[in-house]
This record gives sequence, structure tokens and C-alpha cells, in this order.
Amino acid sequence: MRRLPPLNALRAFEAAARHLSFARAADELSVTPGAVSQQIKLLEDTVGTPLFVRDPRGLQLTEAGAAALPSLRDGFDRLAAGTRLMTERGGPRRVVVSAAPSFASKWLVPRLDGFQAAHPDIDVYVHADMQLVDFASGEADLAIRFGRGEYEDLETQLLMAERIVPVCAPALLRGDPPLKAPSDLAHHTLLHDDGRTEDGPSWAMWLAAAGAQEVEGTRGPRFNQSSMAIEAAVAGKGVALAKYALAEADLIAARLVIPFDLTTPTEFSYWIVHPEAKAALPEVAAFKGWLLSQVSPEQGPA
Amino acid sequence: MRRLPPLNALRAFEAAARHLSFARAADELSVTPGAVSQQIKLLEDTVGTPLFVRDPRGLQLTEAGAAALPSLRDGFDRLAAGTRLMTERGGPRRVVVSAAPSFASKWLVPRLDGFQAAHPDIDVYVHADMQLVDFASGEADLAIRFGRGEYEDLETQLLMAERIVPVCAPALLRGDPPLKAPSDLAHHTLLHDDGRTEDGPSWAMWLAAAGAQEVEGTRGPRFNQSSMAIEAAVAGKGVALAKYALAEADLIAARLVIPFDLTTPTEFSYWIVHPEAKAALPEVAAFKGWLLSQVSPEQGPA
DNA sequence: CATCACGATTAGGAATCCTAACCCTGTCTG
DNA sequence: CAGACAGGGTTAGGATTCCTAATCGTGATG
Repeated sequence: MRRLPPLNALRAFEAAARHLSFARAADELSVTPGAVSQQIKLLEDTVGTPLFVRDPRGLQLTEAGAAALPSLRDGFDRLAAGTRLMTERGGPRRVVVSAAPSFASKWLVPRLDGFQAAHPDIDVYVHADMQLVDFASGEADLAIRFGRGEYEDLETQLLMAERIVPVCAPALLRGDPPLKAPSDLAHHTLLHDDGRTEDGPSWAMWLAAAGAQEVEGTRGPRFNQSSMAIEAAVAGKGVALAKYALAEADLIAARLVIPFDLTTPTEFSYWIVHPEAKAALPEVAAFKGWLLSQVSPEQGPA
Repeated sequence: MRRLPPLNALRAFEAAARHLSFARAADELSVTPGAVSQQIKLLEDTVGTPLFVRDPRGLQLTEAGAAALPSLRDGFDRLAAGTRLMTERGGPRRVVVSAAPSFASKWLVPRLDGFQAAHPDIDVYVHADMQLVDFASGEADLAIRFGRGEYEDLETQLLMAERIVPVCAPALLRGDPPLKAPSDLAHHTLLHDDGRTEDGPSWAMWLAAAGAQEVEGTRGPRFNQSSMAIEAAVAGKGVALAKYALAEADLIAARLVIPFDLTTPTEFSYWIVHPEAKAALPEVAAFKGWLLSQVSPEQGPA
């Protein structure tokens, strides 16, 4: 027989452990910090072990507390998912999708009408943010992230690989001077995506691979979002190094061209990521299936 | 932000849905049925949907309730696992293993000392029972079951395949009459494992495969546990059809021999089965790894 | 050295939860 | 076919749990 300590105490612990703060946990639970303190003491008495080290400057989990946290977080995730399954029968369904801002605007949003057409009963909320912070607080249902696919305690599935291509406005090809060889880049403006460095290779790396070491690879404007570099390229401001997925729509619409067909593969890919518990929600499953169908239209996941 | 209904109400619902009875749920939770009734009404008010159809002769889940139950059960499983992780630090650890009686006595128990040697801090409780009923009530941590590996909502991993062999005491080989060909079985006693039919082929099937149709395959004593048929064979009472895994120890010790080397493969195998939530418990993981190491000594799971 | 941020502690009141007793309905049983 | 029984529903009121508000202690901060 399953034996559980007082559930509210467990929940208070889970929140406090997640925030490493009674005050923030209390805020999340809409109670006072004192209440959290009492609940946690009760839990510690029940299980017979201290769960936090109370430094005067903050909290720290004991080994016992740290060992239990992942299971507890996952457990409450599942209770939340189960509750949603009973609450939202027939009501409006929604998925909250988290993605990097550039990916959201350049890849996801242009395709969303396809999802809406296939699932008119599900509303999609796109949550664009730089890092993957939404799951701990329970805000997002599913995320698309660019990286190595190493996300702890989250279910992960490959969406698609990525490669880096140079792009510019078509007019630049016959500009002054024309863009015929990588060395011609010396007389053009290079547009830099200055996001987090791990996101992809820089102009310097690309130029080296293209054998155009003589071109200075650090000049030119820098943007902290890939989409801005791409939009600058569309506007004819220069040549950008772009992730293919983000430039694809502009390439198909002929607002951009690939001047030199030297693409650099990356070790990073796009991943679909979500807490395991979310898999039980049909709207999340539907969105995931649709995402995968966007990549290989005939076939969803295995 | 994760929004949850009153947790005690959720737990009451989960128990009532599992038992399809307020009274049994109340018993499990050590409260009165009235309390359960109130909690469930509270939950139904909170989520705005009825969860049970109250027939005068019992309960039935509504669609909403049925949809939510698996997530909730799994959620509470995980909370229980997390609680154990904090409770049993340093204390005595234990695994409760459920297995069929014959498998437990003939295969599992003879090897257990190896596990005890490798993990002296973990106590193993062997729970022998005919069906797989222990998980719902939370009694067992892990089970070994013989079948097709189709266990809903449970994590499943193949332990080993199985095949059926005839076995008898060595003395019978030179008995009167001697056992030289399958047709000689006509003058010997056949020992029948009369357990659930899906467990394996009968003597009739084996004799047909051996080309010994003239032997009457229904005579002889019947046992409702495989181990009893094997023990009867060891005692020289006749020839039994045995699962190889169960006879192995007696074969190695030369208390049994295989008179005819015609083994019948089965479509059933042994599976390691447990609720997903149990994977978080180190003692369960240790036992599972040890089980797999018993099958292929050099290599544990993938 | 005053202030702030963080947690611990306590008393008392608010909210929740449970029991006990009773009702209703269909089924089983002699 | 009547009575017992088993299942669930309902209610009042008391037991328990939980939370707030106020106060204290401690180290970091400016």
C-alpha cells in the first residue's frame, strides 16, 4: 500500500526546493512564508530527515531532499496533467509552445495556420524566449530548442538538423562589385548574428572553410537575434550567415538567395522537448505530431 | 504556473477510481466513505465536470474521469517514490518482487544469495502470486511475469525467452521399459502442468510434434503449479513437460535429464515489469540490473 | 551601524476535513 | 415478497489542519 506524507507538505517542499526559497515558494502557493516553513518542518518530522540546510543567506537541499525532488516534481506535473484532462473536456484546448524568438517568428509562426486548420479546436500560444525556463514554472507545455538534445528530465525528440548558409538579397549578386566568389565578400558588408556563441559558426570560421582568409571577418553590424540579421539581409544591407531553417521562407520567396553554395553543417539540431508528464495531454501530442509532419510530411514519429 | 485542485480530493478520486468503490477507497485511505464522497464532490465542483456515474449498484467512470486516471495514478506513484527516496536514506532498503510461485521457487530464490552478496544493504521480499495484482495497491516494486510483454501503463523489459522441454529422473532412462524414443512414453506416466493454458504447450501438442501420435497424451496426474510437476519428475514419478528456466537447476544438478532433445519454443517470455515511477528508486534499479546480469553475465541493460 | 533579506517561531483564528447518523435504491435470500 | 444487505448521498457539528500576523535572530549590504 502506497503511503504518502501530508500532500500539502509535499507540495510546499517541491515548490521551495525548486525555488530554493521559502519566500518565493510561498508566493507561488499564495501563502505566507511562515506557512511554507511550517509545512516543511512537518514534512521533515514525518520522514525523519532534514530536507534543507538553512544557511542564514539562503537554502540548500540536503542529499535526501535533492534525491527526492525530481520524482516529486514529475509527480506533481502528472497530477497537473491529469487535472487538465478532466477540466478541459470540451472546453477550449490550448498548447503553450516555447521557442527561441527567431525560430518562432521565422519558422514556427509562418506554419501555424496549417496547425490551426488541422486542429481548429486547439489554440496555440507561442512563447518566445531566449532560454528554456518555462517548464519549471509550468508555463509551457512544449518547447522547440536548438542544441545537442541534452535536456535533463525532459522527453526529447529530434525535429530536424540544421546547417549554416550565407544569404543576401538577390540584387547583391549583380551589385557593385558583383558577388561571384567568396573573396568578393571583402567589398561587402557582413551581417553578424551575435547570439550565444554555441549557436553556430561565425563568419571567421566560414571564410576559413571557404578559403577566403584574406577577407576580414569581424567587420559589420551585429545583431543579438538571428532574425534581425536575416531581415537586414532581405533589406539589402549585406550578407548574413543564417540558419537554413530561418532563412528558408525568404529563400523560397526569392527575397534572399544563397550566393555561394558552401553550407556548414552544425553539431546542433532542433529538438522537441517537454516534461514527460505532458505527453498525456492530447493537444500536446497533436502539436508534436504536427511539428514532425512539417519535417517529413508523409510520416509522423516512429 | 501549475494549478492544482485540492490534493486530498485528487487522492480520494484516484483511490475511488482505482477501486470503483467509495467504500474500498475509504478503507484504503483510512477514512469513512462519507469523507470520500465529500472529497469527490469537491473535486467535481472544482473541475466542473462529473467524474463518476453513480449507478445504484456501483460506480462507473465518466469519460473525463477515465481520461485523467492514468496520469493521476502515475503522479501519486511518483510522489510515493520521491517520498521513499527521502525517507529511507541510510535506513534499511528493500525491494518487493512479485513473481509466479514456480518461477520464484525454482529460478529466483536459488539465485537470490547472489543479489544479497552484491547488495548487502538491500533486503528482497519475494511475493509469489498467480496474477499481477500488486501494482495497483502499491505493494510490489517490481514483477517478473511470463507472457507477451503487453502490460499497460507499466515499464517492460525482456528478461529472457523460454522453451519447453521434457524432463524426467535419470533412472527412468534405463527404466522398464527404457526411454529411448518418444513412442516409449506410452508406457510411462506423463506429468501435466495444468496451470493457465496460455502458459505453454501441452503433452498433446508435444507428442504431435514428436511424431508419437499413438501415445495417449491426457493420462497422468495434473498439477496446478509447474514446480510441483517438476518435483514429481525429480522424484521419479514420471515425465514432465517443463519450462527450461524452472528445470535448469535440477538439470544442472543431474536430478533431471532431458530424455529427448525436442524442445518446443514458446511465444511467451519472461519480462521485468514495474510502474515507471519505480525506476527512480535505486534499490529497484539495482535489482533490475542484477536480474539482467543473471541472464547475460557480462552485460546489463542497454 | 542601520537596513534589508531571509528564515524560525508562536498564538489564535480560518478553513478544511472527517465522523456519525440517517436516507435512498437496487439486489440478494429465505 | 419481506427483510437484510450493500452501495452511495447528505448533513451537522466537532476535530484537525492550515494559515496569518506579529516578533525574533542572523548575516549581508551600503
